[in-house]
Amino acid sequence: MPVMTGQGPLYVQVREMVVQRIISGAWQPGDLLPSEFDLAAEFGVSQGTVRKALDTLAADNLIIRHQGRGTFVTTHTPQRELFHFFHLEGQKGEKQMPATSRLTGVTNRRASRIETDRLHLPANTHVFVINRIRNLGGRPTIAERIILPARMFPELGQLAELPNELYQIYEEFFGVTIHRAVEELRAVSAERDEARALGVATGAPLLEIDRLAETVDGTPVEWRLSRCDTHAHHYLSEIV
Amino acid sequence: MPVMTGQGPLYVQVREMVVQRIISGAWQPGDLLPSEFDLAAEFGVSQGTVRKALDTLAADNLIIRHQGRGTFVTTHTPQRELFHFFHLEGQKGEKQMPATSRLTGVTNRRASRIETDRLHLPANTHVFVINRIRNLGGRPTIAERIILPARMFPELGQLAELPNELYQIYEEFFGVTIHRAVEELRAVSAERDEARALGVATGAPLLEIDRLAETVDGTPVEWRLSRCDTHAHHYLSEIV
DNA sequence: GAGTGGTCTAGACCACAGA
DNA sequence: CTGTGGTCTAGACCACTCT
Repeated sequence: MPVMTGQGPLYVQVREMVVQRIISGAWQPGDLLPSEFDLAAEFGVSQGTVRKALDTLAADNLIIRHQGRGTFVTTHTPQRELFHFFHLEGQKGEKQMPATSRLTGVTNRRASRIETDRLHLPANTHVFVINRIRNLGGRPTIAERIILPARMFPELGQLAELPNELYQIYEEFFGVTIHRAVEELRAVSAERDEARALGVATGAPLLEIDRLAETVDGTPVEWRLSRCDTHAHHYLSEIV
Repeated sequence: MPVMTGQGPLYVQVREMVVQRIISGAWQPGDLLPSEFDLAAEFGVSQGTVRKALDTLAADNLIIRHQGRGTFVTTHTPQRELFHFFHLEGQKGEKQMPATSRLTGVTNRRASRIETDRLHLPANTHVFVINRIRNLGGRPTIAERIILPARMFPELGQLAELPNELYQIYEEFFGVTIHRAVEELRAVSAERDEARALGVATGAPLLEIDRLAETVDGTPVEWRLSRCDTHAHHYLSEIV
């Protein structure tokens, strides 16, 4: 008698069981999963079926497999965030490290209408607002505003320091794992304040990146608006 | 005695045999491949090994599989080009069809230094230059310049009409199949001519998309510079 | 050496398309 | 009905990691 009783292919059902355990936190980022053989026994399917399920999860960056070591839930590292989630690079394709950032303010206030819309929050919710200037290649290049639901990031304001790459912080301190993001790009004119901060003329063209990032279960958790000086950098998009 | 004598996993060797046949033109876009069983017999491997090879090719959009019908070499359709290679969309995520374009010039001239660099051409090669204005939602939105090596596109100038989506033309008339592309995005200021053509003020911010497109074997064949009015549209980038 | 994922095989049955 | 790709199984061996 099979353990899986759902609909559709077995490997999809296995995949969804694994996803549920990751979402629920039973298996947390960095955790070692049971071996294919053990999972097969637990789910009552063959090892090949478990393998196919895990292969699709690895393709979606939910897990990472190491021959001889095992299968692990993906964790956010600064490297992964830089290479996977950060698409600005220099003219020769180099990603400058270390990039620094200057915090210009972290506030906790009532969310605006557009913020509750974008983050699917009820009205009158509170949000954290992070404003910062990010440096690339030693020069201020990105003026960034980040909106986070206060409920999901308790005591964010009490963190002493915020690194350039935030997703590891979300994961480690708040148990929020960013899984995917959608970015909308536009060309805009620099406002006076951001122009001054970036060292360009007011009205100069900036690349605006409007990013909405969500967790594995599809909940939007971060709205990030970045305005970038693209004189010495560009946004890279590979179409394969 | 195995037929495959190369290095590495068998399924990778099978994959590369198939890729070679597609590059060589032995299997052309739209062609039906032999069945998994036939390929397995020909290569002297099991059907499962062929399947794994074909699965990776399908993941890379080189082939497309239809249960009950067979496996086909991918072809360019306007739909595929629109959804896979064209990332501009309206504010609510809609891709307006039909989009039209107004040709402002097709010329054949000696390539500039930067053009030979980008397209890996020898000095003093000739290129076709296509200039056009593309309309989205009824308004001129993109000023585009396309550079093509004249040698690979003989008699391009004698085509009566050019559609909005060009990659099907490249494939059908010139046997050139675009497989992947790299886009670099920047914010720039509109020059006087393009500003007039797009109906914006000179100096208005435009999104510049610098695309280099290549064939399956990695040869760059098209350099495309698009400058887009992003008042009513944005470039969509999904990070998964 | 023990345990892991990676490859490969052979065979079974299912779902779908088309003659 | 035949042939195709899609799923699933059971078992073998290889490559790698760690103890």
